[in-house]
Amino acid sequence: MAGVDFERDLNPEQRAAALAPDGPVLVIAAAGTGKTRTLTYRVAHLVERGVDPQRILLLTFTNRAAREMMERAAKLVGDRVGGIWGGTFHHMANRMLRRHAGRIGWPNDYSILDEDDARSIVRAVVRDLGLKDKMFPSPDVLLSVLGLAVSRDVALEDVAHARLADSDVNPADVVRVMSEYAARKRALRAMDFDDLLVNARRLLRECEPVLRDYQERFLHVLVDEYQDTNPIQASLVDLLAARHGNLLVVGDDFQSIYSWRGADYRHFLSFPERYPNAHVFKLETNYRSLPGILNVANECIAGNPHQFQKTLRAVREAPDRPRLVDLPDGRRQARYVVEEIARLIAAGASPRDIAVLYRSHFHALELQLELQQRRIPFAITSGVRFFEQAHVKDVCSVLRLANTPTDPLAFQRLLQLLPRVGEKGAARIWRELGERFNPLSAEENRALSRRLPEPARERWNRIAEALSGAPADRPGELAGELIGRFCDAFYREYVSVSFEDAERRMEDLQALTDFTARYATLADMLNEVTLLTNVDTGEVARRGREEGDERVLLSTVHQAKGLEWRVVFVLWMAEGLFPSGRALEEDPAAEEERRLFYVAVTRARDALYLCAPKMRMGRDRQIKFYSPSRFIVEIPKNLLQRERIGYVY
DNA sequence: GTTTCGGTTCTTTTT
DNA sequence: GAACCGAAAC
Repeated sequence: MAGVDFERDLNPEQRAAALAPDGPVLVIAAAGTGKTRTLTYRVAHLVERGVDPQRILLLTFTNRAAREMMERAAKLVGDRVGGIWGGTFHHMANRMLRRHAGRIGWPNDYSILDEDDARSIVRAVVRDLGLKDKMFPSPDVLLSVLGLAVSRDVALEDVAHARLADSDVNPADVVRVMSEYAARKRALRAMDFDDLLVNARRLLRECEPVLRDYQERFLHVLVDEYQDTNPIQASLVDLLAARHGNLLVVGDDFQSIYSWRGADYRHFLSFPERYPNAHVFKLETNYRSLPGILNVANECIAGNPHQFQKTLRAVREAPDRPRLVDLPDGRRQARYVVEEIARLIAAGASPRDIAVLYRSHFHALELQLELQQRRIPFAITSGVRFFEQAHVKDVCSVLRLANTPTDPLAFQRLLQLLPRVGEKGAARIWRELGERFNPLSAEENRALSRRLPEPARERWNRIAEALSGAPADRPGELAGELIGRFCDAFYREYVSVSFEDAERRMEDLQALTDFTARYATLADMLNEVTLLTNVDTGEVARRGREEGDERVLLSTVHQAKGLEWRVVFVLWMAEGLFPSGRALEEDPAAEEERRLFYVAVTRARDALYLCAPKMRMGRDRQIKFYSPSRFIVEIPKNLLQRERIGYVY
């Protein structure tokens, strides 16, 4: 091995952090200062020093971030890094629980509920407990109350009380719903996202030998985006690092944007108090953005007190200032952005160098239409995750059932695709079959067929026949085969009569088939599918792959975290939209929204456009007027280049 | 009693 | 565009 050249590849700030001595380390890394690079070199340094990669734990915000870091580290020190445990907190928790769930009284083959599943279960609980009422909180609200209680580590009653104070909802009813929800999850052998974290922590707390094992194993624990960890995640980290004490956390309190999910950047701020012997490093030299952009970033975040003071120092030079674009409405905004993108592309820019960011998914609707019309290729990190789309879940339920014949949710979902079979019927048949069903068994298929209503029977027989021919002896091909057979026998037809955009959905299923080929077995794939984000699955979700990577990206600011582009547009810089009106109710000073804006601004390398339309057609075709976002009003005028578009009538 | 269908309502951020 | 509700259809 040639050895890694830390002198050449890192600046002094980065080098100090990457080569930090053992023990607790806090790296305060402002946006664009080479945080990922530093973390990657830290990993390389550890491996080069002889640390067995299997004894390194690397926790990141998306699975893709972990993979990228490991790939880059592999270039430096070779393939050994493949042994590192890397991924999200949920990913790690899942990995531990698949092994040891038995220790806390759970089966190892539990399934993972996505948000949609969780919502339906809660809805059913509310109905069955007779609490259904216009004035009773919706499943969404109930789940967010529960989620906040769990992730902030406080009693459900207290959160329910605080959150529902101005309604006459009895917090005790909320507690009843939630304990019934927990009971049903148990019966379904299913955990939701929070359960993964909670149960992993329970495992470590209650199971001394397991805890000791992992503590011994993880010689080094590295955590990225530490400012967005919630109390459970922080305590998991503390537990795992307690034995060796080699805990390195990296983050930026300015970029903390997940408090609504229980994250608390004060964990980050208080790290030196909790680990008094911690070494603290600051990265402030920004390599990413032109100074005009950084001025705007520094200026906007100055509105937030109580944070580690950092000022981004630019190394790049250029006279250009970010543009503030005044527009009359959303249509003109869409047209302006598309024209500007077309101009950039004509001038030689690649579409993949361009991103359009916004606060909420629906802010991008008009732009999507306009891009389509102008035939500019774009990808969108839509609100619905790839693996949460109805058609993908339908097909995955076949795979799940083939893998785990005791999976009640998969069975009931699959059955409800058949005519004249609904919620009740599916549940009844599941009970009658003894709460298990293997779609690959001819005998069990006959038993099922007998219980189906007439119109469903014929279709099921076709499905059963197709599935039974799948090559059970070649696990690598099984998933792809099952998908193909299921589509041919039934699902293609179902999609074409059920969905308007049938063609697009079938393309997704092709992408799903390709995706399964990455995994050695069905079980391996199903194991992590629910935990993959859209950022993780970017390659899967990409539709009509003929244009390859040459696409403009449309994304929420949240999903753009950690990424960067040459040119960034930010849409709807209007009071009530960005900052969002809902967020302002909770936090009138808009501190978190301001950090979100800071994240948006610092994604841009060369050019930044802030678009501020004046009005919007709301519901019921009423025109609503908006004043410009406080975030742009606060910026000194001379830092922006102002443009007015579309006022010449 | 269940399932299906059609009309109406409302859009924050995500593992 | 999907989630919810009430009414019609099985």
